Amino acid sequence: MSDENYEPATLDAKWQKRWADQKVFEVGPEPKKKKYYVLEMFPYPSGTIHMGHVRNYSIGDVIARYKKAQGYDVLHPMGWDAFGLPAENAAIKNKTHPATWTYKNIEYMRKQFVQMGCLFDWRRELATCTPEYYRWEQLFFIKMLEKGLAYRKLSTVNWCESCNTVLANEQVEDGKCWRCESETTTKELTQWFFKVTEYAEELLSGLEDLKGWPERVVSQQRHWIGKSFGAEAEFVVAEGPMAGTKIAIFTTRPDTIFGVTFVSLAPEHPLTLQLAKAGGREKEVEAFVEKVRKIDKIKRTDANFVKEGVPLGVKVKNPMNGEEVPLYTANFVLTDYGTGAVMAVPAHDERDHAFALKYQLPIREVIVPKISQHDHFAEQLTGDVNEKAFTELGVLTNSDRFSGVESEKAQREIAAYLSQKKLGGPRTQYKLRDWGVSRQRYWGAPIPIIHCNSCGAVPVPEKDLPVTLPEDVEFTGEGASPLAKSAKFLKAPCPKCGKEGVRDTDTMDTFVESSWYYVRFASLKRDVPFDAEEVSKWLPLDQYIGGVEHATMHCLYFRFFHRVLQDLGFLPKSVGREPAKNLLNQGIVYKDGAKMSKSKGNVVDPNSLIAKFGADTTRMFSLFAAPPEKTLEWSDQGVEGSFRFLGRVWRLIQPLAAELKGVPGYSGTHREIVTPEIKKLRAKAHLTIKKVTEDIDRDFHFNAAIASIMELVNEAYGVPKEKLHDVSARSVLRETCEIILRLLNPFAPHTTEELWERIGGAGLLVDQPWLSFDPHAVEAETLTIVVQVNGKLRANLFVAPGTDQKELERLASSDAKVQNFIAGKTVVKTIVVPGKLVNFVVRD
RNA sequence: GCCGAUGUGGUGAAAUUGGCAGACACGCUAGGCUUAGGACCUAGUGCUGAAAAGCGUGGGGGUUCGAGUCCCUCCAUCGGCACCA
Repeated sequence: MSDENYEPATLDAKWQKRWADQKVFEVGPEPKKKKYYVLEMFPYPSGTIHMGHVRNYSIGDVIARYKKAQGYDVLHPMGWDAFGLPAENAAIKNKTHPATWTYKNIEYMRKQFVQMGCLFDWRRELATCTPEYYRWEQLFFIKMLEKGLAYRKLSTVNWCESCNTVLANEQVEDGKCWRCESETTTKELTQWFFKVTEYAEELLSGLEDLKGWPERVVSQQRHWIGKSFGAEAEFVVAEGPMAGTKIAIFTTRPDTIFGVTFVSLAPEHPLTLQLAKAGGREKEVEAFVEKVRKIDKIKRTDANFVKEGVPLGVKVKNPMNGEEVPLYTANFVLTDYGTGAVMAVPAHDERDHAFALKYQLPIREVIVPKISQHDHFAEQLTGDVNEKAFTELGVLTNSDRFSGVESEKAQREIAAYLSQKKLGGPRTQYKLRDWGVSRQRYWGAPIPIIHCNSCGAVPVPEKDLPVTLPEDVEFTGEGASPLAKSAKFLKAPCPKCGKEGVRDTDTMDTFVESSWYYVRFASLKRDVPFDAEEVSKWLPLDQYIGGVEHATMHCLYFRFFHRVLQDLGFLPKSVGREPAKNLLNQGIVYKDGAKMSKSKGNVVDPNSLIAKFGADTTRMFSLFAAPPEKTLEWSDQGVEGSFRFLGRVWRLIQPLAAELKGVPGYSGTHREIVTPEIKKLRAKAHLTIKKVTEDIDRDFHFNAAIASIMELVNEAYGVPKEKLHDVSARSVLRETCEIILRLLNPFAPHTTEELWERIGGAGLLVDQPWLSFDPHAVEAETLTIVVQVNGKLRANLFVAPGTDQKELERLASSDAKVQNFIAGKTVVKTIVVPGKLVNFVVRD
């Protein structure tokens, strides 16, 4: 009879339908009980789900089901990060519209998530590519503009001359265009930026509160923000037509300022060309700047990039000693960091050292190692700065009245001096840069701006939102953004003066959409960005789950956006400054020692797994093979193992189902059970409740939790059939089966629902509360005491709980095995850990 | 180079606070059941050793009655960032 066999395919369909019909995971606008908001980072609708998705959403679904059982109102929504480059590439390739491709993928992937048994509140589903979503983003943009949090400036992009188009970093392969394979170059464009730097300090200090975030993510963000202390100093042009021009430099080592032998400007620095003209070196410098510009961004930031530069023919004055040093432009100086100009101290900086050697510039030692009197290796510490830069802190020398002062002190004093002389002063510097959000693409949220010849960049009025994407567009991959080719889209009257203007043809970075979707999910009202009441009930996220690759970019941007939304008044203050209390970064899925990826050809298709083994096996394997945060090594045999286990559960409970149907769970006291095997089974069952609950509560150690359920199942298999005849034995068996099913349900929901129904369980198992354990059942009747001699295990004692120390010592020392090791020796010390261990320390 | 993480059987991994290392599973071995089985059930399985016993958590050192766990040091692997002045 097929009804008796374990057939996952039929079960999957049956229960998925029941859950959907009963709207198991729909929660109202307000939680009635304590709330729990769990969210997996929403997927990009790339076509089909992969094993990384399976892992990510299995983890989330288990947490959602577990917390629901624990009595929370659980918000567990799902949506689609639907804008992005792949859709546009697919459109170019297949001559279709990105929307067609995207919506088709969403349809398919939604079905796949359902087939995995993942439960979401589908009423809250959203796709970021719909106007009803991105209209609010356009509103945020306008408000940010008003607050000065969005602004325009020149920025460099990758450019393909032959396609006449902008390229994303990922469209540049080895310095060549992905489509036509011609060499790429760079181009300066005016682009929109979000002022993340305004929040640098807060984003940094906020990290302190993220106790529930992995340490490595916190540390990566700290480095990304990159706060450093130093000084700004003004070097003034000494002579020529531009004499008196101030050049501000930033340095983290003001203590080395007396060692400056030249100053370098970034090639893109606004003064570079002007000063070169003044110095009569226009031609050389122009050629150099042009050369640097030709090299694409990726290559230029390569570590092995050769350090080069040219003199501008101008001298600048050191603010500390008035010394005149030559001014250079150098390719390793970055325009985006600090002031775009650096003072060069070859003796104490490796890059400057290399540069000085190449162009035969002087090297002047101004820092010597701090030598303590007891340091016999002092001579070895003092290297020759002509050979190698000495980059550590030390004591100043050749530094006028600062000679002999220690570096740290000198840094403060020199900065203070600069500040007093109004030639600079102490500065705090961040590596964090403002977020460039303009993308020269079609498939994104249009930037709601109209450019007018007389009024400039004018925001689209709120009542005219959304600015929707035009449909009459062809996708060729060449030329300007498709938005610029749509006449209907492009032309619009200026909202200020009414004259004909031109719309901004850029769209926003897709990271903008993913910076606020978690807020949108929390609001069922859709005619406002979000309903303050609803949102304040659900936020912040109790648990956020996603790949570690988002540790900096996404996880920083959404922390930024959360604050911005609050400061713009869209989000109530009551939800707190941080969007997510806890973050879980799940590990990558590996196969054959490499990350699963299409290009490596080592992918496993979840579809075929679900078809062959069912959703539960697929979920179980991805949760059992490794703890969530670790790399998951794929193993076909491991999948078989999970399937075998579920079959074992089936074969344990299914044959008993009819018999157990009318039987109540055990209700007597634990002590009353007379059959030792049955007593042991019940003890194990309750111990398992304890263990599984603790394992899940402790960083979601699902693998350990599943292992203990396996132990319980093994224990149940071991009970001899003939012991099950009396009434209380059957009640314990019933109770045990219920425990197995309830504990296993979050991991293998379909199989357990079916068995629950078959043993006559009431309602849906997913709606049943989590179990608490009977403390009497968990209490051990005999304790195992470890007996050690000199820390080595020699015997086990089995004693009643509460046996006193003296008695333990007596029993332990009289044990025959222990006697072998202590007889004829002196017991120096005896350590007794009550309930655990006795250790004899002996000497010959 | 910097930052972070991880090193435990043939394999994936367990081990809340320092207290029986290797739970659970895969694989392997043997047996049972079976016409057959890559199904299922049972038992065994860290290494050396006939045994007694000894050795075992990347290497070395330390603290401790006792260390996978704490401290120092070195090595390896992985991930992220990388001309940041």
